[in-house]
Amino acid sequence: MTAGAELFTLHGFGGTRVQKIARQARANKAMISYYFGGKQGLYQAILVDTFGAVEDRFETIRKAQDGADVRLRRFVDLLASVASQRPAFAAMVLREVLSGGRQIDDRVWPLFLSVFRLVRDIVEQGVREGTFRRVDAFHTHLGLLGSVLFYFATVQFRQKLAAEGKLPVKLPRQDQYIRHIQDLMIRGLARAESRRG
Amino acid sequence: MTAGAELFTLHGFGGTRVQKIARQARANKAMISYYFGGKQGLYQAILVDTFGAVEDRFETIRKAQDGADVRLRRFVDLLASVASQRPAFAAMVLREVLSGGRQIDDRVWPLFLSVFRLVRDIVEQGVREGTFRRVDAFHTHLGLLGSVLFYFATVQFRQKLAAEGKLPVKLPRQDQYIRHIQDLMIRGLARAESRRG
DNA sequence: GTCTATAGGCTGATAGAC
DNA sequence: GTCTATCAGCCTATAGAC
Repeated sequence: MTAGAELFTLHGFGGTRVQKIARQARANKAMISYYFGGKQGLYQAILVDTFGAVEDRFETIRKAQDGADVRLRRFVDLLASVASQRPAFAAMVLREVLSGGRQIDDRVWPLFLSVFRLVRDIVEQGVREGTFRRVDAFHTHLGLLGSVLFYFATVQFRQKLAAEGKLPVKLPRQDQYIRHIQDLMIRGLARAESRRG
Repeated sequence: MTAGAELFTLHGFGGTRVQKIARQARANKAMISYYFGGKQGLYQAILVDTFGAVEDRFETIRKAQDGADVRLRRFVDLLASVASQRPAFAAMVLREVLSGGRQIDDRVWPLFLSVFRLVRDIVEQGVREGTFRRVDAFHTHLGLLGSVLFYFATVQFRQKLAAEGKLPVKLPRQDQYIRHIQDLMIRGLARAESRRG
């Protein structure tokens, strides 16, 4: 399944050959049909497995009695943690939404929703507490996810460019990028009165 | 070429059938080989055409004698304008970087670079002027492009969800989202002293 | 320039031996 | 459960008629 995730990530569903997945997994082509019910079955199994990894970890953020800004930081940390532990995560989300979510069924869709709900809850909490401006939660959600997913989905691309000497700057470090996004969001969402120096 | 852009956007290179492009363009399959040199030739022609549309419009921003914040707003407007006029733009950029930029040749790569350079120039100008914090230009570039491209690449997905009644909120309006990102960036990058109420 | 017909290769799936 | 052999279908590219 790891092999499949890697190849689907890089070549997309249509561009990936079952033969190659089997070879890379040191398994037999026929076994993929046997265990997953064919190429599509495998793809969806990977989707469910990859996305399922996030859901569980939300509870920690929901339960903790933190301010909205701390919660937001934790959410970004969590997203980054999942995305860096599972290289396929960001790319699979993007590939799916680009394709109109054709393969997103009822096992996967609830996760998309719960990510949005968490962001919305954080934004609404921040507004209630007076630390955030009255921003739109969906706008905030889209902007935040875009920044984070784009970063992780393009890691390979940047590494390739760097290896070819085409990148005019140093490769960004993940922790520094995540910190940048967190600061940008907290400051960007902050109400004027509550801003620090 | 419009038909190709649309289908490549939605299904990716490997998932798109030349036959379908031909049918949708009311043309003949053989003509695609004749004019573009096959499927890959067509794909690259679309890539060059799509990306070329941005480069020209940068000059306006470069020439104008504006402050960094105004320049940043204009840059986001320009990106949004290109992306909404060419529905394939955001999706093709994302699909390419997801695939490790395999089809990005010397006709296309300079554009990627010049987008980054413009963002970097704006950030450095803001720091010089004292309106921006000392943020990393590459971080800023990645975060900004991620937010904007993600929004445009997911328009279809959201429309489909909305049509199925699965979206728990109203569809975001493009101008409002862009405004949100602009405000978020300007405020998020601003130095403490220069912030307004 | 345009189209039809076809070649030639590859793909995903599976029957059936072990 | 695992693997080999094979099939039927599909895909891109192109030769060649008009």
